[in-house]
Amino acid sequence: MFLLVQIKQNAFFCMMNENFNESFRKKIDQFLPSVSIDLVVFGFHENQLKILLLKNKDKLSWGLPSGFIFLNEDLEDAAKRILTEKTGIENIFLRQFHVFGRANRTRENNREALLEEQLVQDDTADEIKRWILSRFVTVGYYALLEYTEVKIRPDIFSLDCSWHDINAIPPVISDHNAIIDAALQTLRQQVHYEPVGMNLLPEEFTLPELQRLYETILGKSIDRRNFQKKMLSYNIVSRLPRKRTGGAYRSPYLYRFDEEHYAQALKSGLKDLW
Amino acid sequence: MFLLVQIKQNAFFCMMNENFNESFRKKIDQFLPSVSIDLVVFGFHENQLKILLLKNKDKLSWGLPSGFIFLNEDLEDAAKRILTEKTGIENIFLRQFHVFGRANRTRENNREALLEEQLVQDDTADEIKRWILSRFVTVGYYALLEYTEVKIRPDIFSLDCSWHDINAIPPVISDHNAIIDAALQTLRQQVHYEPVGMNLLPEEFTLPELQRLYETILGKSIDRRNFQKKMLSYNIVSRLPRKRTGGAYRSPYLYRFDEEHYAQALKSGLKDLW
DNA sequence: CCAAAAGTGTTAAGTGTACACCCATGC
DNA sequence: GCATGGGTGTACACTTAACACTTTTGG
Repeated sequence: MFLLVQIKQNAFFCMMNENFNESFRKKIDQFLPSVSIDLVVFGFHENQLKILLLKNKDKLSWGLPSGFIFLNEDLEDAAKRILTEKTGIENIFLRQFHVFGRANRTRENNREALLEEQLVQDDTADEIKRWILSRFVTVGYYALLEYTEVKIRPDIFSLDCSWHDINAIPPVISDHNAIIDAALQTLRQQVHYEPVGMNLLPEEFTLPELQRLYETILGKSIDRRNFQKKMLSYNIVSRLPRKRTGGAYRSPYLYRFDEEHYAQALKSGLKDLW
Repeated sequence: MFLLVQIKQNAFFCMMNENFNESFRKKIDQFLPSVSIDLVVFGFHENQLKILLLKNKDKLSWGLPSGFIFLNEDLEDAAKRILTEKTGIENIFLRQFHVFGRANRTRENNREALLEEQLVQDDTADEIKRWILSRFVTVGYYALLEYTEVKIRPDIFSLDCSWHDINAIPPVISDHNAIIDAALQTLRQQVHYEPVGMNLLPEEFTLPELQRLYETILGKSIDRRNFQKKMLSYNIVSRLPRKRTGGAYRSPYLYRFDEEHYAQALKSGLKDLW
């Protein structure tokens, strides 16, 4: 029911091959202790809002893409790096939305997966064990990206990576459900203040497509005529010479965002837009 | 020009007395590494929005109240504890608003003050030096509290603690200016969704007072008649039998918030209220 | 009794909302 | 040619925004 996409692996999951101990121990010293990053990556496809989840092929639970911060790396740069490693996309729209800092997050996050994988065995160095089992505060970032831009990568480490409809999230590890919920709530609140449309839709799109994006995010239906009237009144989209052809029925006009006007309008918010 | 209030010291500033090394070394092991908390404490007094700042009496730069997280302590609990330690107030309204994670925050935050204080000298244990000079990601919380409820405490460690008008913030250390700005911006955005009025005003207040609070936070003036009409239409305040007496001129009616209706109304937002 | 702030109601302009018809396209 | 979705305009209701006079109070 959901599309499977194999993508490039990141540093974290590189730990899953043989020279795990050595390569990871080297990394530990370069990572900022106690802090991790979790990413909620939104995409829009076939009128559905989706998020990216990862899991090992032989496991049941999925998890959010996540990773650690290098000692000399800005938090936001780390989030960007992790996302680029996983999706191959550069210049991603990213926003920090919350820090999850419950004291008993220890053992409850991605590291759980590692333990299940028996990657932390008796012969694992104490230093690594301590790292993996220590408490982590995780910073949640959400990302918006064009569904079609995700590059398909070879499946190096038997890792599944796939899009999941936000209305059909499978079982996920740890507190990732809460993180996903918080990201969604934030997205709903910020939809009038952030360039959501521009980042989730391809460069050229139709007004019905844009309307469905809003309807999906806000979870309500909008009158077609009123949507167009209001959206056009903001002067943030410009109609292109011609239409989207190929579909059935009457062909809709194509539009693209006028980045300057869009940015300007977002400053004061499009809040009267439902 | 601003009111000086001496308040209780917290764990962090306890480091400033003689047995600094011993007591602090003990604490280091109980703290979560790499993570700190900074608090932007808002109060409202004499029609001015103010924030709490601390500084040593013989220093020039002020700083936000801040502290660390115990290993077994939830992030939010730590923020509450730190604030209670500093103001003596319990049950404080607190909201996380942003994480500041630039890589070169090292040496740029409160620890700067310690260095200036020559508290980290050559004879200071390496362990402590490393801790103090290491990189910290700081989680920003803002708090709303009734100006009059801040208890005045004895000045144990020669520390100034005072309210500052947000339009006249003195020089502050490190990136605290950016943190204050971000808090203000967040407050402005959330004023329609959080019980700002109830937490910044005393239990009983007048509509002109409430209006001035909104005007101050939003930075714009509002028509008196329209404000009252709209505010009353929400049914979130109820008029008390009588008026605020003692001031000059006509006495305004007193009101108090109807907590139930207030909470209900905030869920959907008071966004039509300017 | 005067100055300053507080209380109140009405109206015009603008905006949201509801709604119906025609057009284009593929089958 | 027909079913389906896309494009457009208008009327009504409601909300916002502008505005002036009277009342209260302390000095």
